[in-house]
Amino acid sequence: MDEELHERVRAVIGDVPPGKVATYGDIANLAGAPSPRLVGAILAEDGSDLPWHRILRANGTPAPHLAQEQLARLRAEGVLADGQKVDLRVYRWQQEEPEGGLW
DNA sequence: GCTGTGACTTACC
DNA sequence: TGGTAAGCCACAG
Repeated sequence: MDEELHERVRAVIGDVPPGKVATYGDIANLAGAPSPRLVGAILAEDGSDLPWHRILRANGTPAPHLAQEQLARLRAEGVLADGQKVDLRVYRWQQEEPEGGLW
């Protein structure tokens, strides 16, 4: 069911802890979405009830139309963004990977 | 079944 | 280091 994937994406996004952020690609990967754009599409539909402000692009820059709001909300959660970019290497929420070794 | 669009990604300048 | 351009995958009409 597409709804399952839809719900899955919501779950992953909702699982992102405060003060942390994730990229569309990561959400798509974790949620099993076939494409990161689907994540954005889903957020555009039901993101109203989700911490969409924690979702950033691969380079740490949020969507242009939401950048202001996102940066403001992230800042309120303790995520200090450098102008328009957020330090993914610092705030990027990485789901526990099977590696367990390096990284 | 085909075309258009996109809250993306990666590569190049 | 930063901005711009093209590409790709999937969904909706």
